[in-house]
Amino acid sequence: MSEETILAEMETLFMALADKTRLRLLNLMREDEICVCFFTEVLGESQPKISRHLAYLRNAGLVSSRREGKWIHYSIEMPETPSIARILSDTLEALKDEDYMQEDYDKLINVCCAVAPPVTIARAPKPETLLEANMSEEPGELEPQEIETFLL
Amino acid sequence: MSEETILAEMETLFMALADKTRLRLLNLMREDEICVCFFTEVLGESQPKISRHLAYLRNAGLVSSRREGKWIHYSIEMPETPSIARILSDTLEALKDEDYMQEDYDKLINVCCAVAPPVTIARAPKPETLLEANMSEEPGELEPQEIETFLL
DNA sequence: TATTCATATACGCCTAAACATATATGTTGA
DNA sequence: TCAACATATATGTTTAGGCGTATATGAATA
Repeated sequence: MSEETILAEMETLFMALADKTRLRLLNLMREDEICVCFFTEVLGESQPKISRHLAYLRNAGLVSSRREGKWIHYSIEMPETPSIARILSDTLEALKDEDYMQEDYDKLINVCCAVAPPVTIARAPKPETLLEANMSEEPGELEPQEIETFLL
Repeated sequence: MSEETILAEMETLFMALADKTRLRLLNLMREDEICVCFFTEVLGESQPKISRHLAYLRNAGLVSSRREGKWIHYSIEMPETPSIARILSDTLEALKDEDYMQEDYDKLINVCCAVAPPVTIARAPKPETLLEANMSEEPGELEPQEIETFLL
């Protein structure tokens, strides 16, 4: 696994980080594992696109996935090499400080904790840390077409 | 200049870092500005290849160049955005700790401070900090065909 | 001014990877 | 067992970017 040189490891890391969509995905995973359906909902991108980028991150060893019934959760896998891990941590920190990334994260919280979430994620397993931290937040907007979803 | 979002800035940074040759170039520049001919000599890569990668780094805003007669020096340009600068600094630190990168750097010192340097860099302006720090090092090997060069 | 030297750029080729669209896989529930 | 659902993968197209080779540029020197 760690048979490769740090140079090659860094190249792999940076290739994985060199894409806006993947940076946004990592930003959403920064605190907890996240179910795929949340990614598509929050980023507003097509499901295959999200899935491909997640596969890329997995191949690069930056995330791992866990199946839970129909759903698959992705979470960040910290590199074992300390200097590499440091770069990734700093990257996540940098993302955290960016407005645009905070918007994504807020949307995740909103969608996740909404009383009447969008159909796509109505029954999806929600990230625990987010729920615990944001139970008191104002609920997501309750659109008419979502009510029937809510009733299920 | 800084009109772009940090997300775009990070993507640019990571694309620039996602190449072994460019990482090696940055590693050589970590302490001081370096003349192009040293890069080709130390890395053992073709001149156009080195030049193209340096141009890539320049376009990405990671390095700047300074002309001195026939020679052109490149040096690292630290990003103004602190979080981005941090990532770059950590990357340079990580490279510093890697054996393979130290070999490169040692070769730079050797070539730079050799009594009879290779023809290609015989009259090239040398990085001052390296000279000052390594004047007492053992000189580079003195190959027969290099002697005439030395005499010029 | 012509030549040499250091460096940059142009060109053609090839591969990685991005995208949208379509389809396959694996799980659940009827 | 079949349908619906969540996710992954295949396919075809397009583009960025890597490489080697050839050539252009710009400064120094003869």
